[in-house]
Amino acid sequence: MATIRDIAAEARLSIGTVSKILNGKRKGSRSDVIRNAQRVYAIAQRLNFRPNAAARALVRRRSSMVGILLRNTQAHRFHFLAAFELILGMNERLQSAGYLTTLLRVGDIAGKDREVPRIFQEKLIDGLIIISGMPPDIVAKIETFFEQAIWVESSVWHPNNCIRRDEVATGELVAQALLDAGCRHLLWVGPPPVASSHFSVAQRLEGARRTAHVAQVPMEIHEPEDPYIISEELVRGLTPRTGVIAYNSLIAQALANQAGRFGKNAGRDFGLVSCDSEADGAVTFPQLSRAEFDRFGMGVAAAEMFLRMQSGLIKKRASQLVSSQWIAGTTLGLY
Amino acid sequence: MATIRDIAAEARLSIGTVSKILNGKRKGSRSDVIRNAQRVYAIAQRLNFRPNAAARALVRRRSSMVGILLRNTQAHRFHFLAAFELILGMNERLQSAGYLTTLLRVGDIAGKDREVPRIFQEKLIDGLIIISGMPPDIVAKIETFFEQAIWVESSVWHPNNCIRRDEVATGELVAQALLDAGCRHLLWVGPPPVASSHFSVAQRLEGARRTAHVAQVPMEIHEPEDPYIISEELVRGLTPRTGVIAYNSLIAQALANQAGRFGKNAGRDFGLVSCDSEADGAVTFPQLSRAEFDRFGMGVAAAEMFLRMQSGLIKKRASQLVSSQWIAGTTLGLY
DNA sequence: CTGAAAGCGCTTACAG
DNA sequence: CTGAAAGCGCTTACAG
Repeated sequence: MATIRDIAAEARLSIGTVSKILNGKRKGSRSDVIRNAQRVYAIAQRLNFRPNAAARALVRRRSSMVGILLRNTQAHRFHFLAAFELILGMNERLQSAGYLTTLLRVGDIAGKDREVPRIFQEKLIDGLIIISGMPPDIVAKIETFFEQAIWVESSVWHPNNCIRRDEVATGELVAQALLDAGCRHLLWVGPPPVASSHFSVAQRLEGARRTAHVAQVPMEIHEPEDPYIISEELVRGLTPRTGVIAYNSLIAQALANQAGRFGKNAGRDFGLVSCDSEADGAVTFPQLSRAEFDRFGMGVAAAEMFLRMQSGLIKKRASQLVSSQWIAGTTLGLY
Repeated sequence: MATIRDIAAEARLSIGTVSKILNGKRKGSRSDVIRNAQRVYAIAQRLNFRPNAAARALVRRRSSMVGILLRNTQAHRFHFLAAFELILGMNERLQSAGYLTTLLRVGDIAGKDREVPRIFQEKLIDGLIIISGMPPDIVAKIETFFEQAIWVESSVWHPNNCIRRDEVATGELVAQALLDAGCRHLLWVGPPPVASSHFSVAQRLEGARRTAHVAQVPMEIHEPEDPYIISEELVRGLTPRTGVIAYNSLIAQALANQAGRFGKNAGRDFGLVSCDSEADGAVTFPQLSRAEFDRFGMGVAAAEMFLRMQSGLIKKRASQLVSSQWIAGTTLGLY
C-alpha cells in the first residue's frame, strides 16, 4: 500500500508538499511548480495511491461518516423494507456530499445481554440518523452521545431535527376520498395497537376517525391479531356503501385477494383505500386507491437536514412534516 | 470530547498505562494494580470516554469496516429491496464480529460523468462485498483496489470468493413441480433478456427449458417489455393443463390478479409457480407455489466468507452455490 | 512555492 | 506493572 511518503521519496519532494499538491492547495503557475504537480500526479496514479482515511479523519477531527440506526427486530421486517428506500435516499444525498453512511442495527432486548453497538463504544461517526422508533434506553444513549442526531419517522418528535410523515392528515385524506365517493360507513382494518406500535398506526386511525366524525358517518374498527388474514365474515359484510380503509397496501392486497374468492371486487362491490403504498404494491396492485409517500425523497430531505446541521449554519433545524399524495386508482367505490 | 490523555491526567497515570487498562491488557492482582484499573474505569465512564476510531484504525492498520457495494440504478429497485435482506444478514454477522458496514452505491453511467465513489479514492475499508452485477469498468476498479472482495449474487463468478443462488436448479425445481402435478405444457413469463440482465433471468429459464426438454413437454416463452402487465390473450389461453412459470412472485401476483378478472383461478384453472418469493409476496399471496430462498441467510454466509478471508486462515474461500427451497402452496394445478 | 516540524489520539515494543 | 518513546499516515501553521 503506497503512502504519501512513498510518493514524496520518488518525487524528491517533502511529504508536506505532496500533500498540498494532492489536495489542490496550490495555485501558482511557475513552470517548475506545474511540473512538480504533474510528476506527483503521475506517481500517485502509478502507485495506486489512495490516502488513508483514518489518518485523514484523525487530523481533520472528523470522519465524514454518518451512522444510520435501525431497529433490529424480526417483527419490523416490513418496516425494514420501507426503511430501505429511506436509506437509499439518504445514501444518495450524503454520498454526493462526501459522506459515507454506515448501517447500524440495535437489538431489542434491553439490559446487559444486549450487545452494545460499536458505535456507542467508539468515537467514529460525525452524526446519527435514527429511523423509526427506538426503545427508551437507546434513545437515552443517543441523546448522551450524539448531539448531531436526526430522527426520521420516529416516535421521537422534537421541535427540531425530526422529520416524519403527517399520518393524521393521511388518515383524513383516504377517509375523505371514500366519503366523497359515496360511502356511508367506513371500516378500518389495521394491526392491533400496542405500546411499541409505530406512531402511524394510531395516527392514521385518528385521522380517519376525525373525518368520519365530522361527516357523521359510522366507522367500524377491525384490529385482528394478524391483520393480513382477512376473515370470511368481514368480506361477507361488505356492501357498495362500505368504504374499507386498510392501514397499508399489504392489508389491502390481502383483503382484495380474499374478497375475490367470494366474487367480490374492490371498486365494484365495496370501496377500498390504503393509507400507504409499498414498493411492490404499486406493481402488483396498481388499481388500488391509496395515499402514497415518497420515501426516497424523505431520505434525501433527512440527509439535507443533517448536512445543514453539520455545516453549523444553524445549530438546530426545525422539524418537518411530510404530506402524502393521493393516487386515485379504481377501488374507491360508487359515485 | 474526552481523550485517553484526559483520563491519564486525572488518574495520574501515563497514557500508555491507561490504554492497557482500557484494553484489558493486564492480568495482575496486586491491590494497587486493581485500584488503578478501577479508578480508570470510573473516570472513563464519568467523562463519557470513547476511543477515537480513526486513531485506533491508524495504529492498528485496519479500520474494521466493510463496504457493501450496490448498483445505483432506477431499474434495479426491486432487486434492491431483495438486496436489503442480504444486507441485513451481512450486517448481523459482521456487526457481531466487530465490523462496521458501509453502504456504497455506484452509478451506472460510465465515463467521466460518473462520480467516483469515495471508497475508490481513499483507503478506508478492510474489504468489499459486492452485491449483484456491476458494469465492467467498476469490476476492473474493484479488482485493482480490493484484494479482499466477495461477490454475492453477481454476474462475476470465480472459483473462489463468490456466492450465489443456484438458479438453473431453481428453474428445474419449479418446472418439475408443474410436470409432477400433471401439466402438459409450460409457459414461461419473465422479463426480456438483455445484456445487463441479472444472471437469474437466463438461468431460471434455462433450468425450466432443460426439464421440459427431458420430459418432452412443450414450453412457450413470454418475455413482454413490461412483464408485470399480463395480456388478456395470455390469460384466455390458460387451461388446467397449462403450467405457468413466473420469473418472480411479482409477475405471479400480477398474473393471478389479471386471471381473477376473467374468473380464472390459479390452482383450479391453471397451474402457477414462481421461481422466487419476495418478502411481501409471502404475506399477500401465501398460496403461491414457489421456490424460496433465504436471502438473510445468504447475507450471513457471505459475511462468514468474508471473515474467514480476513482472518487470513485461508487466502481464498471456495465459491458457494445456494439451493432454493420448495414451498408447496395451492396454485400448482391438477393432480 | 517548499520543507521541517508539530500534532491528530491511540497502541505497543522496550526498559525500568 | 508502569512510563517514556516511537510511530501509524496524514494536514497545516510557520519559516525560509
